[in-house]
Amino acid sequence: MTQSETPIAAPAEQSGEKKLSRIQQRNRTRIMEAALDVFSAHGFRGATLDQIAKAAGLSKPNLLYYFDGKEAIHVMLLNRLMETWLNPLQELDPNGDPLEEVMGYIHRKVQMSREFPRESRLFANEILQGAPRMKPHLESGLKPLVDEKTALLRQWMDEGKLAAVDPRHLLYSIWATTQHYADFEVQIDVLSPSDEDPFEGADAYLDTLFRKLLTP
Amino acid sequence: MTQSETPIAAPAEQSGEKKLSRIQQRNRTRIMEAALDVFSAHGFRGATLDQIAKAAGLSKPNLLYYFDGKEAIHVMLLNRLMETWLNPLQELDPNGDPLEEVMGYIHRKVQMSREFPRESRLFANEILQGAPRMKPHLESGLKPLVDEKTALLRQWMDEGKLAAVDPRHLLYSIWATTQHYADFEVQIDVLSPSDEDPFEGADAYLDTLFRKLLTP
DNA sequence: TCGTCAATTTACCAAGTGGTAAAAATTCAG
DNA sequence: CTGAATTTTTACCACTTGGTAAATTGACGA
Repeated sequence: MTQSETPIAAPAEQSGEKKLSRIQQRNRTRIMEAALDVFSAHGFRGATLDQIAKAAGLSKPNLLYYFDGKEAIHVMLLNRLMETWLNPLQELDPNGDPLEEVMGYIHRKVQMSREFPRESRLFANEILQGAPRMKPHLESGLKPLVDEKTALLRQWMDEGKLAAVDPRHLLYSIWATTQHYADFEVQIDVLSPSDEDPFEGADAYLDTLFRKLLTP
Repeated sequence: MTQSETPIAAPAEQSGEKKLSRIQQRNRTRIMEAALDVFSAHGFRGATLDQIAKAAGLSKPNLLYYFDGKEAIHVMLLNRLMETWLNPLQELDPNGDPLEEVMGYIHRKVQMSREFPRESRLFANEILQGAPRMKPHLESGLKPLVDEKTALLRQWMDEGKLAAVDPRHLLYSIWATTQHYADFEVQIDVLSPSDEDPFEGADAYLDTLFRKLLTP
């Protein structure tokens, strides 16, 4: 039986998910890990199945036994990423203290850049090259959430709880400044004094920056 | 005579530069234009010589008559980019009004994102993927300039002309926020209301953001 | 107008790449 | 222990891609 005929194909987030054997679970995880490494470092076209297979400790045909192809691996990574990525924004609580909610969001984003730089770069690579495989996701996943949260921000501003600025550009600047530390890490490392952790400084600096902006 | 033996190879920025024939001038320019298009959209490995040749209106062998190879074209683009890119920061004038100098720098950067999005993305692609062909340039070109300008910023802060913040992170946040509009253009376009120009809003928003931060 | 050098085309490769078929090895329920 | 199903390997292949050799055409000054 060839893999193009097996019904195993569709994995995670399906209804039946527990059906994966121990060995399948292990190898799929390994592959996703390896693929994240390679894709985030070289982009989609820059990455090769051989690199991914090697990093996962499998042969290329074996790798293709688990996934339907290069594209399928990439798409699955992006799907998984989307959730992780939207999470911090979703947690913006309408009932919390406005300023502290936004500041909390910022700190969470800094932390994500520090803990998941590969994910950040995977995302950046995809967007930078026109989001050929992610545009639909942006429309259906990100857009509604951003619309919802910008409305919330605008409300807070109308109530005088936050200084009035364009909420969309506020979000853009939060994303830009926080993700910059992961996406442009090489540059940061060249420019930053080697005796200090850029993320420490980033957290403090961004706190000042956005607090000054948003304090009514 | 094959092109691997012709002495024509080494182009621009050499001592003898006027020696290029009209036809050479024209084709080299076309190639650089085409290469900028393709490299900025797909990254180094994602770009193909065929794409570049087609975009330049030349055959692939003909293209390789003008440049020594894919890498050579990319390197030349990066070299040319470096100057353009450092320019705005260099113009930060020690004798000008501190706050207005920094704000001017920010506006120049926004304008560059708007006018040269391809250059911004070319740079972002290179850095994102570990700057394999640009690390030396960062060390030798960007680093000294940044050291010089951060010293200037620190001096202004010590004199009470600017609010005291970490000057390095200040630069990072300026780069991040301004280049974001070019590098993440696809995302911005998905999220922004179609009836307004993101760059207009960006310019106004970033003015507020950094003015609030830096006003003593 | 002719000869020479510059520019371009045609016809190729060798290596790398995504992917497949089928045999071999391994796992595991009964 | 055994046979069926799963997993892995071996041996490929078609296509793309960066690059080259050599012949052909075009430009242009003497």
